[in-house]
Amino acid sequence: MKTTTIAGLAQAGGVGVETVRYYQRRGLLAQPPRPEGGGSGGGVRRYGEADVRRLRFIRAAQAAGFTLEQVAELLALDAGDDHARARGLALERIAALDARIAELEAARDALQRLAHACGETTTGPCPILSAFEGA
Amino acid sequence: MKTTTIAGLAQAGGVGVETVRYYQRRGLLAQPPRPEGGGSGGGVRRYGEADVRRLRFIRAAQAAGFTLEQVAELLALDAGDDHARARGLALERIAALDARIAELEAARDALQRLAHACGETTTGPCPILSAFEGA
DNA sequence: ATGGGTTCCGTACCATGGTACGGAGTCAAG
DNA sequence: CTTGACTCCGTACCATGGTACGGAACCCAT
Repeated sequence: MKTTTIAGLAQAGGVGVETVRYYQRRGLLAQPPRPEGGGSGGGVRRYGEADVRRLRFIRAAQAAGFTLEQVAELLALDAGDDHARARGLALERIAALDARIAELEAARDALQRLAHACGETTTGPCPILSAFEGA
Repeated sequence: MKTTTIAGLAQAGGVGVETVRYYQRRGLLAQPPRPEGGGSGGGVRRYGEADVRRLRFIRAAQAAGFTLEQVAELLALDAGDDHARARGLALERIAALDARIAELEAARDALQRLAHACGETTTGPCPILSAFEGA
């Protein structure tokens, strides 16, 4: 079982070390125990595959528009078996996602019109403001 | 020419009064002059159709993912005639939008899988974490 | 002309999601 | 066995996009 230090974990998750530490503070990632060294302080924490998967999940869920607080709930749910709650959160987010996707597509179209109008009319100002009329 | 006060403008734009004032501070919306009353202070500022259109544009551009700083640039561009710059910003944003839309659609599919899995397996925990595998 | 709801304005505060700093401890290589 | 990179930890700071507060001035209706 290959383990890494915090830098390896961060890299595997595509985030910075400080971000990993931030997630730990938020309770999204666990802090593995520091190996007992007997002396003052203790050793360096090590992370495994499970931590990497969890970190990647956090990023994916975030990309799906969940806040970190919601991600925390999802992770808690993953350990339990409250299917109804999990399903509810998922369906809720799907609806929000569908709305957001539609919004972004409308914006995309408006921008396409703007880019087109800019290319056509070579004199005077582009009516940028009007590109979003009715959007 | 019907004009309104700040509350009417805010309502027309679907935002709060404080938000309008915030946009003014950011330079996105102009502050019409206060009518000279001769006394100390002056009267109440009035807003017209143009202000409403501008405010709506700000919201639309924001929905398209532009930051307020970028919105400010767009508005400045609208007054000038730097078509290349305007077109550039639009195309840039379209690309970002396309990427984001794809991302949201992937997330949507992952959530759909999650919701489905939760509905099927009635015993034990849902593998929420795995719903985003490979996403 | 007086009261209640707005407006005006500066300034302060908030949530979210990080990012930076600094000193002490630890670890691996030379 | 020292040197340099990395870790640990608390605490402070940052950007974005607002939201709230509070006193003075203002406007409209009664």
